[in-house]
Amino acid sequence: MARPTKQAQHINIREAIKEVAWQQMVDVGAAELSLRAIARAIGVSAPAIYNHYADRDVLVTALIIDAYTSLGDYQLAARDSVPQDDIRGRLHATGIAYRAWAHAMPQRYQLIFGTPIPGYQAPPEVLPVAGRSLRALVSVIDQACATNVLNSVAIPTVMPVELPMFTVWQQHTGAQMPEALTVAIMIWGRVHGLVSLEIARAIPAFGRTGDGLFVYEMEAIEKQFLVHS
Amino acid sequence: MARPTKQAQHINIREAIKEVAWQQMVDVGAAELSLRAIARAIGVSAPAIYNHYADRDVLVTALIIDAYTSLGDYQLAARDSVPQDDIRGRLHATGIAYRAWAHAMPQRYQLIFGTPIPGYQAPPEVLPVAGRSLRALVSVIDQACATNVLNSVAIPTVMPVELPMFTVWQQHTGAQMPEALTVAIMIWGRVHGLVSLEIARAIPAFGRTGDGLFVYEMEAIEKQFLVHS
DNA sequence: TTCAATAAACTAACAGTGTATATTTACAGT
DNA sequence: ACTGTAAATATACACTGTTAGTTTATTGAA
Repeated sequence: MARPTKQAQHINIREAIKEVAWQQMVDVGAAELSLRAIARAIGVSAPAIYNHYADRDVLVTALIIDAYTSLGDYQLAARDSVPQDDIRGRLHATGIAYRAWAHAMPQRYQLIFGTPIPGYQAPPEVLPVAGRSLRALVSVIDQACATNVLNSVAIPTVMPVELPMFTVWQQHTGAQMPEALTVAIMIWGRVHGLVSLEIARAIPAFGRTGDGLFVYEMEAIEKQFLVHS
Repeated sequence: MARPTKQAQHINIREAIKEVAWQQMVDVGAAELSLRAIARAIGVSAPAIYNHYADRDVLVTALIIDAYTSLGDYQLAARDSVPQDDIRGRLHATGIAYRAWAHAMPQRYQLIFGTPIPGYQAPPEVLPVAGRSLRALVSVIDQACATNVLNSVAIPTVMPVELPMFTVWQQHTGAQMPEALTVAIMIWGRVHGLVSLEIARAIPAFGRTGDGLFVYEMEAIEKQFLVHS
């Protein structure tokens, strides 16, 4: 038999493939992702995957897009759990959410920010959703800028050659002011640096609950970029 | 013939293997490193590699150790190019050197801080040399601490459970004061965060020469952690 | 000078990977 | 009822890391 009856098939195989892929990442790590193993787990031949994803990279891209979306949602929810006029609180919550998300699903984090897939190069279609994952942070900084509580003195401007890329980023992140995006990138770098070292288990845990260093960093960020009344 | 005459062999095959491996990383990226391709480039059968490295991971470990050593040397040299009493200058030079090294040899950087090798887990033997790569930064912070110009107010302490690991790190980095290591880790996180995003081409270049954001960050670091006279 | 031991190469093979090709078949629409 | 399409199939290819068994050049000792 070349094709089983419909009832034996998954309702939505595309989703099933991604689910199994995430499960595999949890089990054996993002680097060991294997099309054949996914097919085996679903109970289908390996080339059957190609009916739903053109090749491995397309599948990986779909996973990355999901991960970025999840990260973005997580941060937006965290931001909105704090009153709109509490800019400092919103900034803090967004940073904490970034770290919490990474610790809750390190495979997704590694998939986005590590380079676990040999030969994989992210295609341009992830750009919008990658930008969206910065929206929460950018919006807070933008609001700080608009209400005149942003300290971005002497912040550098983007290189002329990079201006097209920067403009695209501004659109996808929804940044009103260019310097808001620049500050967001700086904050992102700091948050990401610490979190990536934590995820890689390169640094020990600090404080009573393990997030001491990160909280210290968030407070330093707030002190540096928000004018304190 | 099962074994060629001695003159046809490399003088030091272990080194030749590593050289070819680095070349491959430059050519096709760290993720696509292949034992067979290395053997092919040297003009030798694939299993012959196993006479010199027990398996792929051992070779990768050797490469990582070399990379860490190179990174450590680079930063120590940068530190020593500035007079010993100029702590701020030494800190700045060390940070700039970290970034310069990463940009000069992104493959080495990716090998250490990315996770480009499927299934590879760094063995404990890289710990000393990884610690050594922090020595330059740690020594400057230590000196700042000793001369009472370090601002580490309210810096958190390591979790009790992590204290053994922290102590080992203190030894390998040569940290005199525990808080010096903690501050060094924080600074490392910030420098690493920005640099890793740059290397991944996740953020655009700023300023006239492309290092605007990084220089801005270094100055912020200096302002935060060094008491300004 | 002869001889055995060792180290380092070899070939062949195994299990795994992503992917291409050509084939078969269940289902939907006319 | 027939046909076109979509989705599965088996088979095959070129890779990968790794193991096993074999062969030989070189070295040190008798």
